Amino acid sequence: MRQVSCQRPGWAQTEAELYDELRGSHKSLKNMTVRGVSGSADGKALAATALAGGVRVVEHEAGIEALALEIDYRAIDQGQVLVADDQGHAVHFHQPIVFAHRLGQIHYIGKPGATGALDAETNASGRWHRCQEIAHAFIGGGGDVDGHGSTSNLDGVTQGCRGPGRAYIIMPVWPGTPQRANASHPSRRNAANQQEFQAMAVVSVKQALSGAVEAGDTVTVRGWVRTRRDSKAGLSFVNVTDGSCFDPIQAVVPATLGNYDSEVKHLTAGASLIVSGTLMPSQGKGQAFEIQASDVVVTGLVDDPETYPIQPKQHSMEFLREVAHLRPRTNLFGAVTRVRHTMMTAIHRHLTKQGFFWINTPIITTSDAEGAGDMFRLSTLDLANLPRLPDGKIDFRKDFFGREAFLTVSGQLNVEAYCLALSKVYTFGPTFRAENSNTARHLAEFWMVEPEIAFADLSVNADCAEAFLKAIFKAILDERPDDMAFFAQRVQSDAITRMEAFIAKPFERIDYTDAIGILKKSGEKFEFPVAWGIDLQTEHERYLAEKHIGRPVVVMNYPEAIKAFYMRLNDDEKTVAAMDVLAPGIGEIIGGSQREERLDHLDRRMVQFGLDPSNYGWYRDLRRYGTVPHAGFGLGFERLLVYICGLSNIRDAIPYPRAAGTAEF
RNA sequence: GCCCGAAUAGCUCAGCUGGUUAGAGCACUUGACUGUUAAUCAGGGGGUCGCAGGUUCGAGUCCUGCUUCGGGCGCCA
Repeated sequence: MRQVSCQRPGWAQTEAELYDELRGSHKSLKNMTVRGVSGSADGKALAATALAGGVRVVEHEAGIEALALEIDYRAIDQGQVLVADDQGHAVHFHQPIVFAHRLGQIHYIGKPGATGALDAETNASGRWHRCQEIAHAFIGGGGDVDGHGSTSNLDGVTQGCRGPGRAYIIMPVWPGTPQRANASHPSRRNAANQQEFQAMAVVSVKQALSGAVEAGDTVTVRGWVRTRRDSKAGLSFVNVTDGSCFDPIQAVVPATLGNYDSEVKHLTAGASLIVSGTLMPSQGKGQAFEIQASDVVVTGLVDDPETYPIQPKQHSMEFLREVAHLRPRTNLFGAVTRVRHTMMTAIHRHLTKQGFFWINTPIITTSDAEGAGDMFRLSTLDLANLPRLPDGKIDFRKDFFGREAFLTVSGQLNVEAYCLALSKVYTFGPTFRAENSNTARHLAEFWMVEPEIAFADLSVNADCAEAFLKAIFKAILDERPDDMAFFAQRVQSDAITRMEAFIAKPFERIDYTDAIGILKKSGEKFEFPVAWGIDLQTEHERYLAEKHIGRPVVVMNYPEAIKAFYMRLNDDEKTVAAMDVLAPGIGEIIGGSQREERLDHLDRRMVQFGLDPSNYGWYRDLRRYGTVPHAGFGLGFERLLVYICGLSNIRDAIPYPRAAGTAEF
């Protein structure tokens, strides 16, 4: 029996078509782990044939009228699974039921639009519950079978399964279905008699190394080769990584394996494989556990090992940027990626705990002056044939939105509206700037977090920013010690200690006016002269945070002329309630302000900055209807990630960097 | 956008004031050796010196233009 995903909907294929499809898919099938439970003599035969057909069945159970297969979720075409016998005869299951298993949860993925019928049919026969039991039995207890999930789960679950993940297909086997009729096929019976199946749990490298799996257990790990070392003692050592943690796991592959000379000896950096064997305490130094391999399935060799870009050595960051699709396979980018994820989740977790709601402000905006730089225009107009107004200007009424549209440069104005309803909110998403900035600190597409708090002044805002940064650092230190140790060892030696120092003490707070005084008295020679009214340059910020104070500092109350229109004018009428958090080694990491909640002041500042208040109707409404003091700040996500990881270029902090002149991949 | 620098093997680099057949380490491959740790040792293959033009008896090397990349500054997060 072979199993394939069917790209075409429906089941009305001729046997010839199906056979072609099966043969066409054979390559990928060979690379697939299938974990099956087959019931009855017939089902057992099916499972055995599956093995013969190149699809590995690693578990089966007798006496169950159902067949369960585990395949890589990517092979599933949303619940449409074809099973065929070794003659290419289609085995039709009325409806396969697909479970996705992740983090101990089993979710039901139905076939879109057909779940109702499925439930009714399977329930009526009682087999549905049997399927659930099987799922429990071989996925391992503790799982929660949601048997009545709706198709609305589908997207969420499949999305959640991108990355290491498993999907289970539980298929009721009805009496009289073709595969029963074919089950007496001689080849099947033979295969069934010849094969012994052993239970093997697919685990991540992280699970295998962390003690989540007991020594002596039989496990399967799947991943990519880092290095291979051969020993004439009759073994090869293959370091395998699957990205789940920093360390690779060492597989000890004995030369006695059938494919040792033909495949194992040809494994090079980057090759993909599935290793099954016994998890054992390592006899060698350098790792606590290793896998004594009893089976190695090579799923993909490296086409031309000599030109495979990722070698077990240090590469330049510039070179790795040119192979952005392969750089996540390096130690460094694996670590950056995991830290990035942890940082993302830590932000959501911290703010959620503080009572904030995540507001998904729009990416497309029609306000043409959000006050934060050049914007990317978004249009569906034919550039070669633009509609014109009588005066020759472009007629944007003919454009998609009926007016000019852009990609957002900030979610702040939009999130303020939700702040003045839900009190504590934040926006966190991609942000776009079309500035021609050619530096290591700028991206055209980056992520920004912008919390906004109602009934808050600048002081509360600063408190919030401080707690926010500390929570992120703490989460990284707690949750990514392996990756941080690597950064400290290979990238920046104080990567860990400076974060610990950051957390240890309260931030200093000074007024802008005092900061100017400090800079003037410093005796330092600055490239940009210091005077009240100037915006602080990077050199000034670094002096304050690194030399004068030696820890993070919040500079508050800047001259009104150099800050944005929405910032609240202080009583002195010379300064606004703006703040910048400056940190040693980074400079400005957070910028924020108390917002101008008084309509007359806001209007005045808009005019002062050359903005037409009539273009900000909805924003002004917020000051007309139940205005309150509120404040917020923004954090450039990648900039903080650069700092945490000790990177020198922001293009290495995002998977596929977009910057002026750069948008490959 | 402004200023500066770089481009030599799959990768990281050396190649002096122009001069025979352009080198090394890693990677790959072959062999030796080994419960190895980016293993070690020995042999081998691998290059239109970014592209186009120019100066010269002769250009990887000097000049001009272009392309790409990097560093600094500005704008900013």
